[in-house]
Order: sequence, then C-alpha cells, then structure tokens
Amino acid sequence: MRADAARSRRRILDAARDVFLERGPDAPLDLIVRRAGVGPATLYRRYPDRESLVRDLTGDLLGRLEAAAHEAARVDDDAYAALRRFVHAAADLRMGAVIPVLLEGLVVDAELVRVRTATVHAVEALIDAAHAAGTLRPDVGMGDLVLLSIRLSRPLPGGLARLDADDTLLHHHLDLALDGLGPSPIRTAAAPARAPLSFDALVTAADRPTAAGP
Amino acid sequence: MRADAARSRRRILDAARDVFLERGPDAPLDLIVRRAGVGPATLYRRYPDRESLVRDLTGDLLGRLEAAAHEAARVDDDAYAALRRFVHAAADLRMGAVIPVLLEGLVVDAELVRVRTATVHAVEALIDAAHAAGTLRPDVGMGDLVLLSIRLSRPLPGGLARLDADDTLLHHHLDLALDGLGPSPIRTAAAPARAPLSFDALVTAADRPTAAGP
DNA sequence: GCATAGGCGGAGAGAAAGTCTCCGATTGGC
DNA sequence: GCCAATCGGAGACTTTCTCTCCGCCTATGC
Repeated sequence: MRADAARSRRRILDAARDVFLERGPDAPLDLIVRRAGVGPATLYRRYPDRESLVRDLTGDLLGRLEAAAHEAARVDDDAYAALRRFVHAAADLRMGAVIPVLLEGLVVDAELVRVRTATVHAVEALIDAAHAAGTLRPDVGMGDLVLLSIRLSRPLPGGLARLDADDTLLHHHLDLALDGLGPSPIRTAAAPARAPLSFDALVTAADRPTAAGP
Repeated sequence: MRADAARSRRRILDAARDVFLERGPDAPLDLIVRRAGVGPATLYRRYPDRESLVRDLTGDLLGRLEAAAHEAARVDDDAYAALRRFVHAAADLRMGAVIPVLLEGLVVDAELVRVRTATVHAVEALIDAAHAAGTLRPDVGMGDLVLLSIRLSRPLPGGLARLDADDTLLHHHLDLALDGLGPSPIRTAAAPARAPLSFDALVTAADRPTAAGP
C-alpha cells in the first residue's frame, strides 16, 4: 500500500470512529469524508459500501483492544489493577463506537472472530483473577465493565462534549465508578442479589431483530 | 386547552425527549412526529419552530427535576441518601436530553431561570449537607453528579439500547458508581488532588461558540 | 531526476430525507 | 347537537446524502 493511501485510510478510520460515536451506525458517510479531510472518491474507492468500512474499523479497534488487554495483564501484577488499566484503555479507544456495531448483524469473518474471542478471553482472565482475589464484587461481570466503559466514554451531548476534549475528566469519573466495584458494597442500602452481566448477554441483547417494519 | 390537544402535547414532548436523546438536538422533527404518532401539522401548529419545542420540553423536564429534588430532601433524612435518590430520579428523567440543550444558546425566559435556579439550589443544599456530614467525597461536586447521571442514563448505542428497556440495569450501574463516591477513595492508586466540578463549569462548557464557520 | 501507475480531490447528477402547509374529516366542549 | 378547535395525510419545496467521472498530483522504481 502506498504511503499516501495508508495515510488516507488512517484518517478515514479515525474520523469514522468519531462520527459513528456521535451519530450512530447510520451516520452519513459524507460527514466522515469531511471530518477526515479527504475527497468522497477516496472513501468510496477503498470502501465500496458502508459495511466494508465498518468491518475495517472494527478490526482495527478490536486489534488495539486486544493489545490493551495483554498489555494490562503484563504490566500489572495485581488482578484488579490490571482490570482497571484495561477499562481505562477501552475508554480511551472509545469502544462504544465499535462493540455495538460489531455485534449487530455484521457478517463476522474469521479474523474478527479470532480477535474478538482472544480479547474476551484475555479480559475474562483478568476478571476471574480479581474475583478469586476478592478484589472485585462478585456480582460484577465483563458485561458490566464493558457497559460502564461504553457509557462513560461516549461523547457528551451538545457543548458538554468540550469537557472531554482532554480525557482527564472522563478518566476521573471512571475511577470514581471503579471505586464502587470493590468487594464490599458498603453504602448500597437495599441491594437485591444479582448475577453478574456476561459478555454474551451483551451479544444477545444486540442481536438485531430488525427488518420487521413494513 | 382541549383534552385532545393536551394529549398531543404530552405525546410530542415524550417523543421529543427520546428522539433528542438518541439523535441530538438537531434531530429531524419528522422523527418526533412519527414516534409521537401524530400528524406533522399537529407539531408545527403548536411549535412554529424548533426552539419553541425545545423550550417547552425543557420547562417540562426541569419542573419535574425540581420536584424530584424537593421530594428527595423531604423523604430522606440522611443527606447522602437524599442525594442518591435525586441522582436516580435525574437518570429516570433522562436529564441528559435537556440539560445540554437548555444550556446552549436557548433564550432562557424568566420561568426557565426560576425553575433552574430553584433546582440548582435544592441540589446544592443536598451536596453541601453530604459534604458537611463527611459522607460524600470532597472532590465531587454537582457538576460531577450531573455528568454521571447524564452519562449513565443516555441510551446505549445500537441494539444494546434494549438492555435499558427496563431501567433496572441502569440504576444498578448508577448504584455501583455512587458507591465510589464515598468519603474515602480507598482503592484509587494515584489520585491527584482535584477540585469538585461545579454546575457553573458545565454551563460555561456548554456555552456555545458556534456560528464560527466561514 | 524522470516516467508512470496509482492515488487524490472537486464538481455535480440523481436519489433520499426533511421541512412545512393546505384542506377535508374528526372530535371535544358547551 | 352545534360549532369551533384540533387532527392527520398528501404533497410541494428544500436540503442533505450518495456515488461517479475526470483531470491533476504524488509516491515509488529505475
């Protein structure tokens, strides 16, 4: 691939992630083109349809997420510290952009399946270790952590988005929330027993039952 | 106001809140019309332009938020419990839909100012009391709580939104996060000193510097 | 350096979506 | 039961979006 082509691809993927974050999976490609600062033809040449773009973006982000999971396991000895690091990394990547898109109806090819299962296993290892060490509430599962990361890392509506121009506030709030995941739910008054949310629960939830309209 | 007109208004406001939540403040009015199940003329007759709709919606939601703040102060003796109750109520109302819209450029009339300051004062009383009692981290302010509520109560992207069809998951995650706001940040490794985020900080952030285009 | 293949951006045609109004039918209030 | 107010749908007009053609430019190999 020529150097300028690689540069265009990078620009398009970065812009696509942000636009999908702000506008959802049906965002106009036109917006992506403009934010990337490339011509429309540049996008349509590489990606003949929307799905091929989504697929490339998903692979790109999932690959980086997998790397972050391994990095976290490698750097931190303490399981809970590693988990924290991973959740922060996922927020940095704005996984909210890709996970729902990935899960919905996208034809998942072999490479995506590989990187997805690898990531899930890496994260579940971290979670199991933290559960075993008693440093993570037993009713918190991977689904909960993923949702937390998605919810906290999505762009704020309207002008508030500016608060996240620098990611420090986001990470601070993530830290606050993570502080609530310790072993003893001290402060919760009436907490009914509850099973942790698994990753599969997310997949099931996102399985699209669309194409039902007339 | 005739009964059918009131019904239409209610339907439109409810639909508008959801659509603004999902699509942002520039969402097509067409969508609101369809979700409300009314004819286009019904919307355009009552609201000649987008701003009048936003204004009515904002007043409606802020009024309910103010009521929630007073209710929380009345029901709970413990300041932190009252604060928790209020944050949950704000999430129920999906204040994320209205606060940013309200703050941005909207011409704020006397009634909106009244209800807004009343709400802010009520909530700040709760926060001050919790700070005084030592049951709320000193570096957490109203801005933090509002952001937390906004972030956690916005609809999830794509099919994941179905997870919030019932609000229990949302409230559970909110509880987890609120558990992290206790007096002693036990688990945070390297927490730099930080001032609490005020409500005014949000207002300042959302103050739109738009109309900057060529 | 220079040739050249591959890539690039802009203009714009055609399609789709959104905005807003007119008008006959319907419905609520007295 | 009358009348005025409200309603919903059809549709004209506008804006936005999608996608392609084509002439210029730039990276790479020699």
